[in-house]
Amino acid sequence: MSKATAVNVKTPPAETRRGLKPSVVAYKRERILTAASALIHAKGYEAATLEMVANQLNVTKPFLYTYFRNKGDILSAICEVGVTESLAALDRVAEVEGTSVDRLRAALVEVSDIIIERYEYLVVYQREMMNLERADAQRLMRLRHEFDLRIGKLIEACVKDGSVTLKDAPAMSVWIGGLLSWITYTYRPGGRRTREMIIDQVVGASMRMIGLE
Amino acid sequence: MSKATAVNVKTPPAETRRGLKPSVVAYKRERILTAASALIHAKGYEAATLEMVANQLNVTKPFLYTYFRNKGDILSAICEVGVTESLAALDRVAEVEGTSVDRLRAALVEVSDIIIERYEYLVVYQREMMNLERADAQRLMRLRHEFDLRIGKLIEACVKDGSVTLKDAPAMSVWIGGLLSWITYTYRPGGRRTREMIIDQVVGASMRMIGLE
DNA sequence: TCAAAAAGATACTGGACAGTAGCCAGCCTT
DNA sequence: AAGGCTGGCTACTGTCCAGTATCTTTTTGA
Repeated sequence: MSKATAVNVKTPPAETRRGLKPSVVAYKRERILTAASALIHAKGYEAATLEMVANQLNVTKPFLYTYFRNKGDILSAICEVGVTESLAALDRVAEVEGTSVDRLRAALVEVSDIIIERYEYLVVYQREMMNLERADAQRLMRLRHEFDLRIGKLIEACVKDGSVTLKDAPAMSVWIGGLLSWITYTYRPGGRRTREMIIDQVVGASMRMIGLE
Repeated sequence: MSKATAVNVKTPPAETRRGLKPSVVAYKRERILTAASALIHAKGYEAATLEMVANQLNVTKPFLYTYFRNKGDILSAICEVGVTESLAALDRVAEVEGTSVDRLRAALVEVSDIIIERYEYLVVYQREMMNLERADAQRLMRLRHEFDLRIGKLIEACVKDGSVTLKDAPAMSVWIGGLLSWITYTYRPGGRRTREMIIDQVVGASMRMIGLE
């Protein structure tokens, strides 16, 4: 998986006759989000001022306001990244050939990878979601719920074809979500535990939790 | 386990010849912490003002300053509750008769119960720890680390007497910690999932994770 | 019963920060 | 080369809140 330096919240739009403009705007938004999430991750949402974000980018505060409506809008954009990318990964995984267990494992690996890649975004999401406007928060909650449901579906498929016999295994999807979220507490870039170790441990633990392996 | 309405950060000191005073002070501190944690839980640390806390108790802001040095001191006291009580529970569990597996299970049940009981305190701890002074944060981190180590020890005992064969099972203590922390996301007072269901699920999931049951 | 001390309230300060009004520069167009 | 338009900056406002200086009331003890 790529070590992205900028956020691909949306894939850059194809260049139209309008020139580079749309993609330049998208790029600037990405740079702002990257700086903001690093700062919010380090200092917390309230303590991280927009002036600090601006300084880090060598621009000024009003500059930010031309790309985002207000501070909450920036937070909202940051929070969306993780869930959105994870749902996209589940879409990809649905196409994978093999057994239902293969698909479940592939899903866990993919999502773990995204969580580690988008480390700071995910921490901010977990910690600061409550600072969002009600509407944004609810949209995020729905996406999150959708995610749990789809993990549940993958488990159910394993139950249906007899790979998993644990009763009430789909209810474990919530706890798998917990394990996945916990990655942000165990992973430190450049820390003792490497990316591979962590993914191995999470996937292994999840599978055993629902009675596999 | 009792439905405590006030926080027993410390057990009330035995009445000395000094009368009720010391325990009255302790009681006031508890009431402040209860109100503050509820508010911080609902609104977040920065958004929860001391004036709101004071209003909730029908007192004034300077009143709070006679029982705590400053806002950070209140947060620090709140954050300590969960870890401190959990470590105390582990002390109690160490005395339990039975196999090493019995002791591990007892520990998980006890701690889960504390987490549910001290629900709001735990959420605040997880979310707002970063707002603490460096010294307080480090003290908390050490306590937390101590907790992980002691869960690790309990698992190790199960490995030693052959109850657990999973290789590197003690490394799973971190993930068990994750599962326990996740309780705060799955439990809602009066929600669909009851206290008993959640404890069953967490303990079961933890045991399977290290290859038991 | 009364003075001293403890407990708490009123009312203020100082600083920080989100958000905005209005100015300026450089680039594209004709 | 002139004029407008886009993108960005300087400088400001209004609000909010942690923390405190000082005055008032209640309790305590002799």
